[in-house]
Amino acid sequence: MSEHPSSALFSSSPDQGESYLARLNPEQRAAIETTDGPLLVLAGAGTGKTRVLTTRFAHILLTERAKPWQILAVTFTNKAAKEMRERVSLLLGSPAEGLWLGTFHALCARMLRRHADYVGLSSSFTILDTDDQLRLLKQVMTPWQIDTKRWPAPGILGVIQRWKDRGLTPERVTDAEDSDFADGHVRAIYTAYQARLIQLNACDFGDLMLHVTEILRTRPDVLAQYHRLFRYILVDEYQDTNTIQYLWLRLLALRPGEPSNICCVGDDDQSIYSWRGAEVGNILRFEKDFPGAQIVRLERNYRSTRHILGAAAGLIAHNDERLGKTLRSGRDDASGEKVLVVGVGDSDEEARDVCGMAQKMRAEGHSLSEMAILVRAGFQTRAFEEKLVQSGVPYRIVGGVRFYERAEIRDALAYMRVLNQPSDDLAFERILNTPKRGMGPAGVQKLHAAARSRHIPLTAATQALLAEKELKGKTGDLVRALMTALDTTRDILAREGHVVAVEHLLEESGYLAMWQADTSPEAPGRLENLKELVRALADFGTLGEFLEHVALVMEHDENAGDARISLMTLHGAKGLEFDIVFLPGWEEGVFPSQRTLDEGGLKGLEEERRLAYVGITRARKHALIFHAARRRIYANWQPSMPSRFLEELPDEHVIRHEARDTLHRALRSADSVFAGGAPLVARRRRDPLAEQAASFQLGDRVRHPRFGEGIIVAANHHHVDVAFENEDGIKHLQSTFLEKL
DNA sequence: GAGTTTCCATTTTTT
DNA sequence: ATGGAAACTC
Repeated sequence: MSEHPSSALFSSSPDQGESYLARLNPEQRAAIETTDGPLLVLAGAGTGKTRVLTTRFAHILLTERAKPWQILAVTFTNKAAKEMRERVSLLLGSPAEGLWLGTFHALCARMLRRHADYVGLSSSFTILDTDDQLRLLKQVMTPWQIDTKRWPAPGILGVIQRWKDRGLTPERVTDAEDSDFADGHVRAIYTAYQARLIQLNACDFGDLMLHVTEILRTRPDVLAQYHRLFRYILVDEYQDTNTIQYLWLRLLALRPGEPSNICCVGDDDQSIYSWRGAEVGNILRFEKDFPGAQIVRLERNYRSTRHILGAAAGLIAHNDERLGKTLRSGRDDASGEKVLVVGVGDSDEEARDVCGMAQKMRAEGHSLSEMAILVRAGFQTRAFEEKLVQSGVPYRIVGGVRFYERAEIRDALAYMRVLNQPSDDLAFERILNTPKRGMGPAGVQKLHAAARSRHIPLTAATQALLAEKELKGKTGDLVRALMTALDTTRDILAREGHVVAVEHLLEESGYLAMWQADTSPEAPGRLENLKELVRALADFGTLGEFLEHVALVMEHDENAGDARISLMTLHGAKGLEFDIVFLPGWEEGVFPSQRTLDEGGLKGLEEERRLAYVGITRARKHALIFHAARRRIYANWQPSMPSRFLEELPDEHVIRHEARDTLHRALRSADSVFAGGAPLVARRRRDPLAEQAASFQLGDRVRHPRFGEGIIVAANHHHVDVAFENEDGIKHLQSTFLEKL
């Protein structure tokens, strides 16, 4: 970015004025300068997609084709939206404000607040999280007496969401569609669920898209208004769009008598979200959908070495349904290491070797922040975590339980929601008995009944029942205390602002006391999280703004700082890149996943292969693939076969170490682990761990890379117990990571 | 209404 | 193995 001094952008001289285009290759330039008419940019991994997107945005503005608010720019994640905003600001040399730039959902929320009345909502509608959705659905579906063993509520919610993804309002669901699930009652449940949402003045995520699309479909005046407004549309990750997103884009893009200036950027080879409604078909059909569309292919990769690209290309070539695109190295010097494929005995060895190699690489001068372990499924992370902790390698898990999804955060948010909007029944229901106030399911039922018969929200019903002495005794006192706390907090909110008010409410309601009294080991962390939440609150002007942000941006920057190796799923790694990427678990059944194969057949296999392609292309310098002969799944060991994807990697780009002996020799030697090629000697292996452990004795002083110095207090053949000077309690460790003093 | 026990499933995830 | 949710008891 620094290569473009922003001052040049505002020069009137044509030469200088186009300096932001100077360092682009011809395809990138074409993608940016083809401003009018539909354009599909097929951007392979690492071909400068984000740069093209942001430069195109700036180009449209700088050539005065449109004002900032006349461009609609859509991304999938908040992270992508944020990055785009920052980079556009940088190109323009001033903060990019007043733009229609955001995620599909954030943009739809903004539109829906303007036209909420067309679908029976008021513009202050609440956006529900998954928790609320599920609780609401469970309430709504009771009359149907669904066998929740066979058809669990999350499954039904999934069906409804999938319908919403496809733009199907309840009326549009056909009989045939409905009959597949829960004895054909889902459409009826869906209808009731939607009605209840409207009653609550609430939306789920799907509704944001569905309602707005419905408005655009049925209100020509509203549609025309947006047609006049948006002259240019930019879409990121087009291969991930689902049907409703496609319909929404199409409605906005197809302007009568005007060109469709829609530019979609995507990569069909990186489509990995079909299981949640994404339609690869959208990108494959682009030319048909938007007549006169031009296509630009970005195939010059500036990220990875020649071998990494070769391996990835060889793999993805096995897919049939492709638009066709070949990644070429954009660099002349690109030689680099071959992709390393390592076969190990079992999943424990795999974790140990990955960990050991990460340490070796670190010793060779690579930062941990430039390394990642990418797994197929979440359950694989545990083994790696264990080994990383034992060996003292700092790591971070990406995509675990996120900040705003933690129980204590959701509770606190529910308190804020009730404060913000007393009619938010779902939030009220959540806080009513948290902490315990003697309100169980029966009590809640009573409140619901009262609220329904009087057509008032739950909070009002509660007040009424308290006044009428219908709620009394200990329960009544506790509930009254909650209502009083809410009332006094409203005064404080008006006088002293939202931060003080929220602090007061959490204190007075007894919510903080609940965690303070909690003796479980997580309690202090939860209190810490609550503090962090209050801190974040201060960044917003009002409670309402904060809640809107939280509903749409379910992420929160936490301790980014220091160098750690990243541990995440392949899905989570999309869009990221690292110098060194470890890819464990390449075994039949794990990767490709058996379940995907069973459910998705050949299409499923192709998606898994794309996932593998995404994994390999995350690596800039080194890609290391592992497979184990046995894997521990839950309790027991299961034999596993190498993944078919391994055979699909072209030999000229790969080194294969099919036994761990050579690998260990390489790990210990000063040579790079990639030097390889040493002939394997199949010799009976002694147990090196047992040998090492035996050399430790009770009372020995030892040093651990993470925990420091300590004394051995117990030892058996594989593990030792150590009391460290600077750590509480006794640590049970594998002796491999200890150094005898 | 709350605490205890048993049973069950267990890919991928954003908004 | 493990955690989460439904079922069961006090």
